[in-house]
Amino acid sequence: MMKSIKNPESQPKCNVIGCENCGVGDLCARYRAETHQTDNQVEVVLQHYHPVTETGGHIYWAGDKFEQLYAVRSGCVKTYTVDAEGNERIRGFYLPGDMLGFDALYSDEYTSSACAVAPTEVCSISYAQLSKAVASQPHLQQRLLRLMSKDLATAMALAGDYTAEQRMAAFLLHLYERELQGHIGDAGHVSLLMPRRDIANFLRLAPETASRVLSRFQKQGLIRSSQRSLELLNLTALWQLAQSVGIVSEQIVRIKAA
Amino acid sequence: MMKSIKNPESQPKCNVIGCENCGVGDLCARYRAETHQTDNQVEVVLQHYHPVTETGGHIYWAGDKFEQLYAVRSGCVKTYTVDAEGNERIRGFYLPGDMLGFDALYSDEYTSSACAVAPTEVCSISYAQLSKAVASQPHLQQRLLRLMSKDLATAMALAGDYTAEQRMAAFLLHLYERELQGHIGDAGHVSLLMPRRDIANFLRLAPETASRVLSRFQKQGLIRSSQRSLELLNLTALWQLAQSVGIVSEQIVRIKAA
DNA sequence: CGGTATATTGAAGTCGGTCAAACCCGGTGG
DNA sequence: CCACCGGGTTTGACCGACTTCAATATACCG
Repeated sequence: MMKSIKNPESQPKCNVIGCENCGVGDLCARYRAETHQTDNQVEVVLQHYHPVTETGGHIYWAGDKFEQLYAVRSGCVKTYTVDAEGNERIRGFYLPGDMLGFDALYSDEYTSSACAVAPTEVCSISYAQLSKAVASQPHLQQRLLRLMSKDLATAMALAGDYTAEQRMAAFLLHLYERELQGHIGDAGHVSLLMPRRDIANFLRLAPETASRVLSRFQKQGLIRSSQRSLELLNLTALWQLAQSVGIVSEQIVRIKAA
Repeated sequence: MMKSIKNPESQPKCNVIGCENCGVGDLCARYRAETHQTDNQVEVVLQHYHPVTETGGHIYWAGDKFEQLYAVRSGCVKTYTVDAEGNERIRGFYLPGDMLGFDALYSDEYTSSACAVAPTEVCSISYAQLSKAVASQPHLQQRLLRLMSKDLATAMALAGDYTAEQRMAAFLLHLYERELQGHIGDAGHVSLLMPRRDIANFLRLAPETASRVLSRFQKQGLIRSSQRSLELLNLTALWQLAQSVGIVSEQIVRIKAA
């Protein structure tokens, strides 16, 4: 089922993150070696290896035994569940620098499936090793909790009953914010690696509605969109829409200069 | 701010849980003493003491420093946040035997406020003590994670875009399931300690819609409702509605006999 | 080039929200 | 004991946002 390709060079890398910007770079064996960090303050647990997964390939499936957490290095991963009626529900999108797999912490098996929506590279962390590291480095636990809380916060935010416009604006700005943080993509520009259908599903909208909202934004001069890449022309207006959803900081409107 | 009354006897206790049914009974100093559990396998961290909070009184406020987790002993607590526009959003209801306060784990302060929707008793757990216990008893961590995951699961489930009927059915059955688990309330019967307005808010519905749905259920013979207490007449039909929301097990329809 | 999947646009329908009025029930005071 | 409040709740009528269905347009890929 898992479409893994051993040779990373055979796949395009549209948005590789540098290890120095990775959220768990300091846990990464290779990166620490490269930068000559030989202190033993934190046990080294991350496997800096990049199995490449092509679009539609799975990192893990719901129900798989939980053994690894993953850090995205390039591309984009979606996690999703399938309900009793067979409807897919997208739980989240993960960009370079993000970690995924936390949902499995509770139950020893993944509760959602993870699937690449674009050619994607991931690094892996053995949870067994990480657990040991946590035992000896209690502050790591707080860090893991904080990473988890990101997922929780976006899930909670999205659970609110906001209009299609509010949710879309929040989604775009949130994506923008994260792409900037990972130093991928330029100011005022967002790459939509996932298809519209997936965006819509994530935002609990019909694909048509998502499309309509984007058209409306464009007509109002808030964005200029062309397929998988769009420009944010009026950050202030977008932020005013997204504001009450509560996942984007006001800072985002001022990054124009950066 | 906190309306605490020192004398428990002055307040009604409509749905007290027995310590033997409490989710953290084995962490409770007094219960362990009563049952002569003198082994030191788990450090004793729960303060078996019952500050009583009357309807509308707060256990904690969003932004308060995180020092305690709480276990509900009787009554019912809601947690909620207030968004930028001043709208209240109810995050969850906690019944006897449930624990609350986990949202603060991430950030050292509570991210939501907790408020009694009925006369309520809570026991408290010092998080500092609990942390120590976790360090020496790693399996406790897994247990805490599992407790947290309950909140997560219901939040996630509710985030889906289900119809008003599906959500209400899931809510009623979920409540029913939890009341049975805590051995409070009878088979086929659910106590709604919270006002309709709060139920509606939690389910992301207008109060009017919530009311209409219940009326419809009654007209269809699924329930008989009178104020704060209602009977579930057709568990099968309710479950079929709730099914795809995914927070109630199919078992619930068979407990009729119990 | 065609052929397929994805995106967009339009028209009609539906669910839930909003506004307004009636109702019910516990509490108060005559 | 009963009249009178006042909140929460219920019910009805209307409206608007999103969905659904259908058609068209556009991109992608051999």
